[in-house]
Amino acid sequence: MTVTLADVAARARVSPATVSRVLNGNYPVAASTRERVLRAVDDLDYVLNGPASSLAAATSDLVGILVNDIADPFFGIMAGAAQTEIGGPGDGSGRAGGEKLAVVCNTGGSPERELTYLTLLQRQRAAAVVLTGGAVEDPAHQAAVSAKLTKLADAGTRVVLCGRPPLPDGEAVVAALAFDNRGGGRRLTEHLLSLGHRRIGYVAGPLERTTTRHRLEGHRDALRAAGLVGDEERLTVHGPYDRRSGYDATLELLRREPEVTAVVAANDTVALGASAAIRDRGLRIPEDISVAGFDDLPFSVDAVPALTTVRLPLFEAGARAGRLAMGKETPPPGGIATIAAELMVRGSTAPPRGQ
Amino acid sequence: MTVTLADVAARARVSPATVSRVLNGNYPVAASTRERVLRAVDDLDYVLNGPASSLAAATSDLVGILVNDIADPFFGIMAGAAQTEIGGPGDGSGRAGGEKLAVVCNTGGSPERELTYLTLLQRQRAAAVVLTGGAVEDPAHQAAVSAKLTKLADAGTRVVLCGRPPLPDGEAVVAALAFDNRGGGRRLTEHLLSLGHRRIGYVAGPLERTTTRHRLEGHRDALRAAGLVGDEERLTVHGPYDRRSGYDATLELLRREPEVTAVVAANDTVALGASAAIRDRGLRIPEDISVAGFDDLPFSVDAVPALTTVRLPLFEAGARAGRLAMGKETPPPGGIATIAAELMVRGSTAPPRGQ
DNA sequence: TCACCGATAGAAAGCGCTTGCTACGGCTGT
DNA sequence: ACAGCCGTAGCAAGCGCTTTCTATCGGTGA
Repeated sequence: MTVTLADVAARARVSPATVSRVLNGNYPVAASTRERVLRAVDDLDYVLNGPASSLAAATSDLVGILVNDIADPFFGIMAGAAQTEIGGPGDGSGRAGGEKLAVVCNTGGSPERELTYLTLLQRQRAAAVVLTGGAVEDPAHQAAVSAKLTKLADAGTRVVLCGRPPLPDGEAVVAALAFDNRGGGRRLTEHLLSLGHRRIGYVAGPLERTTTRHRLEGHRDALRAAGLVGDEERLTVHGPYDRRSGYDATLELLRREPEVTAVVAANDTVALGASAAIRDRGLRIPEDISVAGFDDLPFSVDAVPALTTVRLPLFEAGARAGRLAMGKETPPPGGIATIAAELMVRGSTAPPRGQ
Repeated sequence: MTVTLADVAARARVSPATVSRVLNGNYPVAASTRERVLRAVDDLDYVLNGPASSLAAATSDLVGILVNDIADPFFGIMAGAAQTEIGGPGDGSGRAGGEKLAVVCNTGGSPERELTYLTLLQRQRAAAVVLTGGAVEDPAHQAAVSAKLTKLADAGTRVVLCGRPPLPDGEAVVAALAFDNRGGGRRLTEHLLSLGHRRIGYVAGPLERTTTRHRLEGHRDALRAAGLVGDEERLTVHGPYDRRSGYDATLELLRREPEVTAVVAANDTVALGASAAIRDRGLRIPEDISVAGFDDLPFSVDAVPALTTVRLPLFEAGARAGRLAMGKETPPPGGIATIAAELMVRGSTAPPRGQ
């Protein structure tokens, strides 16, 4: 039915071994022979059998990119950038060589799915795995992931973390690119404080996520440095990283403390929901309440007023992770790099009323 | 080094065949034997060799989802929904059975990459392939894709189109779910016409894309029905589906025709850019110029003013495509279903000045 | 002129798993 | 009590490719 290597060999009047070598280009083959083989491949419309090839060679060209939420541009941008570097199809490399199949796997933020995907990729003997975004902080799960990654690494899979903190024992991992969520969070709140805000609400991400915790810690570091302590818990509401959650949490925040003059959101999407809630309550941004986000997604600059936020170089980080996964770039010293977060001050933040 | 089936068999004191059957659950095995095998699997931390399994069984559990732009929520939402249905990890099905590895492949809108991904998936003997979003209209490329899909289908891969028009000869495909872009585009422009707009600019998507063409055709159908002809070309600017393009194109539009009273954008992201351009020119939305988008992405309702747009049930469509790909749902009659687009009238459109 | 060498090509042994077929008991039915 | 079955388990033949080792052949240097 399907065309096999042997068929091509027969048509080109060479041995299967020779066809394999032409296709892989890792062994000298006379130009004339090569040409004959290539023509046979074309004539027969031959497509390599991936599983057979992977089995025999004990390697595969699969590269997995794990994301928490594929519908969120935060991950889409990183994954897209990584995929570009990994090349996959169309990297101009022609038929031979480093043609990897970069695929993104959506865990939906679920630890079990993350683990299952890792197992599946392990089954496939993936060439590399890139884990993006914050990790769940449950110790059992972290241990399970670490163990899995170690096994993957032992089997020759290159593991890269992007936008995720390094593993406790970073041995298994080629490199970890961590965003400076804490520093970004701190600078954002410092900005608000410097404008004169004292009652700042915080719409945080889900509990038990490193990203959530780090951003929140930065925020509280700034508060503490300004001598504002005691109210943090009351002025913090947790929820998922989505618009709806931002809306609801902000309403809750305004109920708890109507005198709030600024709302910091876990990310830009949440900030959008927060803004909507504020407006629905008949308040103006930034005159009545300032709003700030995190990530600087593409739509944030188009919000009205434009959203003050913390820019994360998602594309650059994703691209770098992709290169690292391909071994095209040397890992940072110690395998760990912290990626700076830049405060973007825009129209959604201003001094509080009466300042 | 790595643990193989034979190792497990030895430890459980059975034959490799029995282990395989326990793992696949497709052959009667005595309960006591099964248990012994399962324990051995656990003890040894055995992970199936995917390539070997795929080779022997001549099938694989890979399901590919092709998207044009993974950073665009339009695709992210569909892909996420499809992935959920395909189950992949964590569908609660336990270890055995229909555990598929759903992966999304980012073509970046490039025909070559699309083809290469298809080939790669063919190599891997993918169980199913879902193509999302508009197709490139180049005849040569369409023929190539058709041929490829036919070959995939012949090899037993289930092919599903989601948000993409059916193939000329739909035989190769399990099902095609097409959005009613034309109808949506028409209704959107009819809405604007009914408000009294007569000079309507159109920021279209890239040329040679089915989505672009269908939406534009709907728009022009409405204009024609209203007797407005002759100015379409001048009032249409093409560009990619991104914010930047919307911004630039709108500036160009305002240059060509300062008297424009409404701008229809190719999609919501473009509409955001268009809005920014309009505001930067010192004009108000919707008082001076109405703006409308397409897709109803999550952020559109939070735009200020909220964006009038055409809602596409992206999640539902993606989920259905996923089910179709898994054979969990019977295809629509003829394998073709048109998915309705619903006009969402919001604050960004209003009667033109002086009406 | 002859042993030797470099450049190519082929033979064949797997890679780890699936599965058709066979083998073996203990039961059932008559 | 014996043929025939059902329920299980094992044997062994591949699946299609890669790769090591071997064979061949036309030069080359002494």
